[in-house]
Amino acid sequence: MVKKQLIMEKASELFAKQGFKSTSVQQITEHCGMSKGAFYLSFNSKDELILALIEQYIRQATANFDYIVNNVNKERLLYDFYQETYHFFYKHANIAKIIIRETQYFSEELINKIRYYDRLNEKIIITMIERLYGDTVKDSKFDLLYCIKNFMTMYADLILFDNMELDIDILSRSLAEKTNLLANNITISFITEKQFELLNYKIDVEITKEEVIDVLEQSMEEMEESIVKESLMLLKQNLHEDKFSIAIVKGLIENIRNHPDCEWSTYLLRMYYQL
Amino acid sequence: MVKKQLIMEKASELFAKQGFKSTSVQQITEHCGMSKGAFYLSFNSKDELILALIEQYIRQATANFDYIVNNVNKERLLYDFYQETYHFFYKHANIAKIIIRETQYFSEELINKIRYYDRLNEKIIITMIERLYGDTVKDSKFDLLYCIKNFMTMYADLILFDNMELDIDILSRSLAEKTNLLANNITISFITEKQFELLNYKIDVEITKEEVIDVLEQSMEEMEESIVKESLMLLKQNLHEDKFSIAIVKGLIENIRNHPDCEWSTYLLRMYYQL
DNA sequence: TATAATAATGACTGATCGGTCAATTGTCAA
DNA sequence: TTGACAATTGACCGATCAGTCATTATTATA
Repeated sequence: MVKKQLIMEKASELFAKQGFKSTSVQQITEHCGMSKGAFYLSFNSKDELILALIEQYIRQATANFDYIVNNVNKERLLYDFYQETYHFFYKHANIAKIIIRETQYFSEELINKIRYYDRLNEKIIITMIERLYGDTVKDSKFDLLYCIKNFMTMYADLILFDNMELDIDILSRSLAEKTNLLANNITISFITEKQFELLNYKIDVEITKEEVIDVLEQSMEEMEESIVKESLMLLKQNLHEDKFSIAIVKGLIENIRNHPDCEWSTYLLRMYYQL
Repeated sequence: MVKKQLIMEKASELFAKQGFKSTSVQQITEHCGMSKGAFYLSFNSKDELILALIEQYIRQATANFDYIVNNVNKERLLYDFYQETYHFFYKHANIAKIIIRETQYFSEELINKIRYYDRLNEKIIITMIERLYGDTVKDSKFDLLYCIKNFMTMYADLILFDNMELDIDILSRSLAEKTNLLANNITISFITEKQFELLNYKIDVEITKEEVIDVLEQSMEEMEESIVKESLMLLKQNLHEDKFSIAIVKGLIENIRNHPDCEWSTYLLRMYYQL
């Protein structure tokens, strides 16, 4: 629905400027040129709107990072990873601002969602670390995870709140160098695996069949008939019946991979089938 | 005034738990066991309260860091610096939470105040970097600054929002190692001095005589007669007339240095007289 | 004890908010 | 052109909030 997208765009602008709590539904609808009532035809509440905004953002980021970590060759990997990070900040500055500064006012449900996605992201970063450095970072793996997560947000303030134009090429190269320096030389580890897993921080996230089916159905909604839609339907069918070979499944996933509404479906399917 | 401190304490608890916007003045006064009207005898508005809370926090942090950077020997410096950082988080977790997550809802005035203090802090960190590494980090100085600032908040979430008990000794040692590693090996610098100063980020902060006098007067308020109070009065007098030698001034500053209400005065005086 | 001065109270105001719903407008098939 | 249906509106509701101020309680003073 176009209406929904319009609201999400205008709302993210206002939220970023004034904060979630300080932006009224009235204001949002005024900026959209519609009445207040119309808002509640697209969303059941203000909370549902912020949830949709944030979920869209995090899902896309996660899917992008996962693709890079699993497909870019080792020499370019760190560079591409940081480049994607900061490009994403520029592209989605408004929503990034909200997530960074407003978690206080989110519902319990939304906070748990964010936590869930954060763990998926940590899993992806750990995969990257293992691909790049293997066993040599066995002890410092989780220290590195925290460093990388911090490098990712290190200059975010400059982009988001100072509107600085950063040279993302040099930035990515310098962060890649820093990461390599630390990975190859750390001797004192702070976060051990035990500690990491101990405190509710388990990195293993189960992806259930029902969850995947749910997201596939969401992707199919409002999509015109096409190869992509048919692939989605077949993939959904296979989750129910499991009749296709893994090669067919993989091919079907390739079909949907580049469709803008299928990023999250692609990611979940790849996780589910462990491709 | 005791009342004011009580309000600040209870309010910081509630703000940290529910957020600034979601905590009503009514709630605060209920937690203090007083009426709503009584609140407005201590503060003119809710904004004045948050300003007082944050200013107290940042001033104390800045004064502490400044002392460490200028007085601890080079071998222990980084370790002590990070230790102080994380001890401070534990001690003032409530206010730290507010500052990290709520800047959206602060007034323009308060945001500018925070920016001002942030620059003082950057100045202190740069001083530390120069003391530790001298000319060898000429080009990467500002990159290091950002790294250190990030190391300082790297594990803050674990303390503030996950209530984890961290081993600050190992933590400080591991962060000191990381800092040294980067300082001694960085070849690609991202933030140049030019760039740093270009964008309204001038690190030089003027401290005016009037500002110092103001803060001295604040420190004197509600202080019983004592050597400390007399020293404060003499220091204030000297700012007006400038009749004491620098040795006397330094001695007077030593007198007030350890009084809990004089941390900020001490810092400003030391900056003003360049001691 | 009487009186003045000060401290503390909480009902009240006006404004804003998220969300609802009866009324209005727009659409389109017959 | 009509009438049935769907989309859209905005006045309205109950709730909450920051801040005020006439009133009351407490303390100091004479």
